[in-house]
Amino acid sequence: MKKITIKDIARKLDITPSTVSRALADNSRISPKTRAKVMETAKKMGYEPNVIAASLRKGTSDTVGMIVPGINRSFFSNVISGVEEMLNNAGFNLIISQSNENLKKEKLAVQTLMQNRVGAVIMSLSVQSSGHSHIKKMVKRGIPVVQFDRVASDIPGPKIVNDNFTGAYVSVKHLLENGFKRIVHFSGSLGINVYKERMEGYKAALEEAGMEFNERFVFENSIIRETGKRNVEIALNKLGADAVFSSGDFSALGALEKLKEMGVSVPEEFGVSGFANEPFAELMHPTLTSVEQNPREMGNRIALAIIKKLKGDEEDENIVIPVDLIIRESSMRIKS
Amino acid sequence: MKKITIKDIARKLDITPSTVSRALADNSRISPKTRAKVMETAKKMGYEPNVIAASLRKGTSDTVGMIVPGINRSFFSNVISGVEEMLNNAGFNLIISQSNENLKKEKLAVQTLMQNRVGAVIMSLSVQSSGHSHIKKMVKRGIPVVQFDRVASDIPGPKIVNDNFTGAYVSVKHLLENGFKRIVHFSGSLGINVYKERMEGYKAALEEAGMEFNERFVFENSIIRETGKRNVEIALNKLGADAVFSSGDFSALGALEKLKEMGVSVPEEFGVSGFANEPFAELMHPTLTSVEQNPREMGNRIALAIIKKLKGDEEDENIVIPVDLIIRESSMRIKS
DNA sequence: TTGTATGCGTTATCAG
DNA sequence: CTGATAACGCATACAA
Repeated sequence: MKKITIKDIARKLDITPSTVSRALADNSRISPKTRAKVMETAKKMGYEPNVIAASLRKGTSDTVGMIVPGINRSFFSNVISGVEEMLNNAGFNLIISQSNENLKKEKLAVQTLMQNRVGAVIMSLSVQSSGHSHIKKMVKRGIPVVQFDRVASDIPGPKIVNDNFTGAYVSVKHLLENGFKRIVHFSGSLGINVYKERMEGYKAALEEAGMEFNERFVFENSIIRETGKRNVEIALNKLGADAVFSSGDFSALGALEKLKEMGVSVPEEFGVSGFANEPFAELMHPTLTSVEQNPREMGNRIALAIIKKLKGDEEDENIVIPVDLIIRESSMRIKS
Repeated sequence: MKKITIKDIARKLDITPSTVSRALADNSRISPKTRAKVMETAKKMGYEPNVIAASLRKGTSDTVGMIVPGINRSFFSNVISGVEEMLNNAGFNLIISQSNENLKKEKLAVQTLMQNRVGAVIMSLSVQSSGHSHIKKMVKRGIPVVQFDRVASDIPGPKIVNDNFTGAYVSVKHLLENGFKRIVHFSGSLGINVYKERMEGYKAALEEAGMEFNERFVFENSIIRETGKRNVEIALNKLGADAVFSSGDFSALGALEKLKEMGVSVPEEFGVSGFANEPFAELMHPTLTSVEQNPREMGNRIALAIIKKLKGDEEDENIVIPVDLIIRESSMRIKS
């Protein structure tokens, strides 16, 4: 089972490899007749292009690399599916890497992708990501870099993000409307755009309602289950809080668990609202109010942006994907 | 920012590219002195190997491809993490593709990986997978193929699977011990090894208890949420069942939801047990008994098998990863 | 519209 | 131990 190359099919047709190459590439000026002939015998002989050789020659490829913090989060795995769907249809391939929120692994992933001459890179920054010199390196090499969700403004290129501000604003407003008055906020690192924006949405909703914004009510780096547990207790006992708007579902989950353990009833005595609409949000007891980020749509838009870039478009799109507040039991005191 | 190559470093050291290549490759007979010198200036000049060129020359690469049905399932995403962890440490890269349980996409993924000259492939078959000619093609090309979870015995190569039989057997035995007497089984396609084995475990546990195995109690192709809902109602109303052992957590979830809707109390009136130990299993109400497949360990073992193969080992390992029954509320009538 | 020649960066073979 | 040379398969600048 020998691999057959353009040479083989050239020999068979008694033409040169260049002609075959051009016929296969379609775009060049080539007589329709020979093109047809080439196509036909290529198929007949079972020709499969050697993309490696093409990459070496062209210095780039039709493969797109994607780096995400972790594929085990519903948001990211759905974004990936959205990207893949669109990219495959357009004839590009996708290869996926995880950074595990770790700068070292992120750098390694970048290096690997560059070494494999991907045509473009899609990425969402890891928590630890800083400096971004490894990413700027790609940009300098001329590799289109499309950022999504967690983005850095000092890196050029298209950016696709959620409307985090509004998601937070609407969430907090909803809590206020349900009579919660002392709402704390569980945030991620405020150095990251998404958490900063959600914090600002939180702040805006409070101020609009004539309530003062208290820095002590913001728990930074509190987006995992454990911190949710720990901090909801502090919020309740030390700050007299009666609700939490969390920037992530996992810390909201932790909060719910701790509250149950403490015998505090939700939503009667304490309101909880999360972000990301993880699958478990609707399965818990009580069910968890959360913000749906429409990751699949985001994935599609990312893919479109990448494709435009790969086609040489200079413009850098900045796309904002709307979010939807999904109201469930954990925050709903007023039945409508 | 020009890419520097082995030629550049050869020129600088006034030696030939071949020597540089050998020094970098380490293994050949080369004087320690020149090796050290090459290594040093390579680092100093910021040399990064062009793996594409190497792949073209060698016809293979240090990149491993992995095809899974879907990354949004806890089991698969954890297996991936386990593989990645080990593979990265050994200096290999991993690229991931999803088949979405679709034969066409599976074939496309195989083609893409072959075109990209991956050194080896890890895969778990999609539900639709049949014939396997696309996979055998890889084997014929000399690409090591390691299968896991859903495997086909007609494809040679190492196979890493769970002890599905025991997982099922222990689950059903546990249900019996808790006084459930009419246990139905939600299965996937019985053409797939994992579901077949689990069915046999179910059967064995029943027979051991002196109960007859009834084919009507097995619901094939019932592993998604919707079928779980539909079939639990049938099981209850038409078959007088009092428990279900499901081959997947999603149909167990559907069953729990439907039972709640119908006002049937779990586990008092009906027992439910799942498979895979999805994250939501411990979050539901009642919490769901399930089988932990230890996917991370499985991933590690897969990686080790691949590495052995890549090093030219001829032996085909068949590894069975043990499972653990996680007993939770949905099946526990007898408190211990 | 087609052919000719060259090179992408690396490694393997053969000599020395 | 090191050097020279060729080749992996393809795409393109240039010539015809």
